[in-house]
Amino acid sequence: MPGGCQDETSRLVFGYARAVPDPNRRSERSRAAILAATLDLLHESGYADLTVEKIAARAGVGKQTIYRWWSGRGAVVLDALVDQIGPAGPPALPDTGDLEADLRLVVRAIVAELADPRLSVTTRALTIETLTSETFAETMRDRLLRPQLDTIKERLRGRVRDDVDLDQAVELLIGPMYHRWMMRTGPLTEAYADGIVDLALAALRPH
Amino acid sequence: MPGGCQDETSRLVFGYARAVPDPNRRSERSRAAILAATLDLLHESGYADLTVEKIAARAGVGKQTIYRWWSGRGAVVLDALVDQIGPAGPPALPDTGDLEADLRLVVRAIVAELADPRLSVTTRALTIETLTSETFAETMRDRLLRPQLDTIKERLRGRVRDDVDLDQAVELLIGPMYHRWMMRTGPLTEAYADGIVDLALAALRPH
Amino acid sequence: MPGGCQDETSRLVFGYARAVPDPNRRSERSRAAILAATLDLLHESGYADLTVEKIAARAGVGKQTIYRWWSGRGAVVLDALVDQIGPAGPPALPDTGDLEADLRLVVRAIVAELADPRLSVTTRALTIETLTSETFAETMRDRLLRPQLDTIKERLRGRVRDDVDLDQAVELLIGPMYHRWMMRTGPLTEAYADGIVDLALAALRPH
Amino acid sequence: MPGGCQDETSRLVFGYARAVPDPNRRSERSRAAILAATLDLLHESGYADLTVEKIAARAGVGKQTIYRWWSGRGAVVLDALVDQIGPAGPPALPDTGDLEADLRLVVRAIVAELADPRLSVTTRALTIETLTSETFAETMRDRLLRPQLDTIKERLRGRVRDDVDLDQAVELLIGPMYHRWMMRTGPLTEAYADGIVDLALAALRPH
DNA sequence: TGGTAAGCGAGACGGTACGTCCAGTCTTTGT
DNA sequence: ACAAAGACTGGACGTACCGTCTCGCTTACCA
Repeated sequence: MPGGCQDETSRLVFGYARAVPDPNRRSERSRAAILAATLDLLHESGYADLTVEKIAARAGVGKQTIYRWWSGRGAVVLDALVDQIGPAGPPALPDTGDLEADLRLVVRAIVAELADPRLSVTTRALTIETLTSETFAETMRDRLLRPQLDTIKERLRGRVRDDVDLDQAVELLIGPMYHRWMMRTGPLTEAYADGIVDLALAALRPH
Repeated sequence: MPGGCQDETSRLVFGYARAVPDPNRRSERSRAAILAATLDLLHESGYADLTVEKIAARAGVGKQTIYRWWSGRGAVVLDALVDQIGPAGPPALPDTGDLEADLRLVVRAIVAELADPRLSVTTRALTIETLTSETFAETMRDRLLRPQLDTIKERLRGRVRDDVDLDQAVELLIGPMYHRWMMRTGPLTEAYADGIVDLALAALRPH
Repeated sequence: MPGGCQDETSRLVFGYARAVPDPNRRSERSRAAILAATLDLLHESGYADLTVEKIAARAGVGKQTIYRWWSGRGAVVLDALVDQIGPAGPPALPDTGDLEADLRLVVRAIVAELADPRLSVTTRALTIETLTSETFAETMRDRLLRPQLDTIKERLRGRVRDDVDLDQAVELLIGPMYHRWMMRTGPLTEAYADGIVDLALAALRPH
Repeated sequence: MPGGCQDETSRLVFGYARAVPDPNRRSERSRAAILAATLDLLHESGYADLTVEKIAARAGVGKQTIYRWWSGRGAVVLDALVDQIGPAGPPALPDTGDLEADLRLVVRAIVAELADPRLSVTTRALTIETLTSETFAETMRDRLLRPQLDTIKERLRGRVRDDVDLDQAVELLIGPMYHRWMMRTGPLTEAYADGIVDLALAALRPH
């Protein structure tokens, strides 16, 4: 970025310069311990019992170190999840040319994750936080959800009836699963996943 | 109930007495004040700021009166909502014979409710509680959600492809809306509602 | 007190009525446990290590119960001391007719108390608090110090040169001891106590 | 010091190295800034609000620079005071030959200092620290108090009844003032100072 | 119709967690 | 090697609520 020197230490030129901690001095050891402790506690006793104080104690860290880098437990859980799935993001959606087979794969994967209490506990936590805080909802949506939805959206592009809105199409696929998961209105099985794919494709397929 | 003498006020089981409050003596005045205060506070500052203590103070009621009749703030919000929409339940789904028109009506109504911050704040609260407590989730599902879904389910029965599972069909209609609402992935408008109905019917209609 | 009805629950008629806890409902058990724990901790590790949190933990009491009835650790220590010496106040100064003998008695008693680390730790704590907080200083002075000084003052009245200010006379007797105690400028012994009495009487005695 | 080579920067004793900072390399600029900031803050908001962190921030200095050269805020205040009154120590007690006049001068000066909130705030801080820490008390006594008391002591030597202990004599003069100042038992005025001198001399004067 | 027992308001209680501040140590980056 | 800067662990602060409890008061039911 030639000529575009961005001063890292004070980003606000106008307005009040909130003292922002220097990320270069951040302790990687503490960061990792906090995220690990968070996942541990989440698996042991769920989000309702997860407190900043317990995270700090389990991680062997001062509370301030958490508050220095995160705004609250929700933000920590989000980072813990992002850290867990790795910087590469979610596994890429394969493109075999067979749309139905590909979708079956992703939908099954999502259903499996939601059905597994150990895996879905983070999703549950993040959903609660999303419903609680508007600003968190936006972070969550942009950092985690949008990329995932966009992948599916691109896969659908050009292969569905050209009068459908792709965002609606993706939600047609995704929404029912999350609804069933949250509301516990029925079992989350592979058969269910396949049923959703069938229905969605019936709605979306050209002809 | 011949032979089965069930004392309402104290169920003695093997010597342990769990005192159950007598609903006949319940103060209707307090009940109403609590539910009204709950909705007020919910509208003023949201579920995260809603506490049993504030409800009691606003309602001019002792905390114990709340804990006597409800298990926590979630249960109070649920009752407040039920009380608000009236004992008759949600407005009956009309049956004009035109399935598409009828569905358009319900779906539009739901979208409108979710889009209105004043109305959706209770739904938001109940969803959070649903994600937090398994037992609450079941109460919520059975008392509030199931009747609503069943209404739609019955309307669909016999008018859709006979190889589709009706529960899945209902969720195909409902799930996308809730997903968009929770995750703030797009606008909740009438056009969106109609789009969902179109897609769902394309998936479900015979042929 | 005829006609002078004093409402106990709200003492402020003008200005803001600070919610004052109801002393009738106060738990005597907790009060006693707090004061005992305070003295214990004070003897174990001194005032610098005394924290409200530790008092609460040791007393098996919530922190709020301390903050409800006291303004801070200083106030608790003051009450602990008052509670310890009993509602009767300090032991009455005997009046044998022999001024010198009587004074020798009190001054020796005070010196002995200051010389004993176990007894003087409370005095030390209260003195620190007195130097720290102006309002505490006034409470301390009026509740604890003034009565003690006045006792001596009354004993001196009429028996000393009639041109001396009695307040100064008392301080002439008391001040040197406290100075030596605080500043550790010399030993606090009976001989010292007697020396002080001799000097003071030499200054005060008629002729 | 033949044979006793003492390395100033690191005293190695049986393998344990306790790094001692080299006073030659000490930054005079930082030292002065720290002492000035300390007095500023003390005057602004008192000793209870004085923290090492605030001193460092105000002085534009790292916290470590304070901890390197002082043991805590008490030691800094002590140095600040010593620095303020200058290396020459307190103004010398004049010797006019008239003992009463000379004493009146010192006692009035001390009373004036204690009565002035701006001046006495440091004395207050040092007294608190003296009561808090035994080792500080000794430093304080030897560095600040003893010289002052000894000056008076020497002035009294040979001019008072020869059966009185001079240390007690000095404290008879000094103690009452400090007591009144700390306990706020009365006004600190010139008249009071003179009264103390009168009483003390009545006790001490030969015959 | 007076006694008893419930619900009620009020709010103190033992606790847990909050988010902030500071102590005192450690580490990084100049200079 | 000292200094500035400031992140770190740890601990206490004073506050807010939790869910339980106890206190008088009012109110309904029963004897």
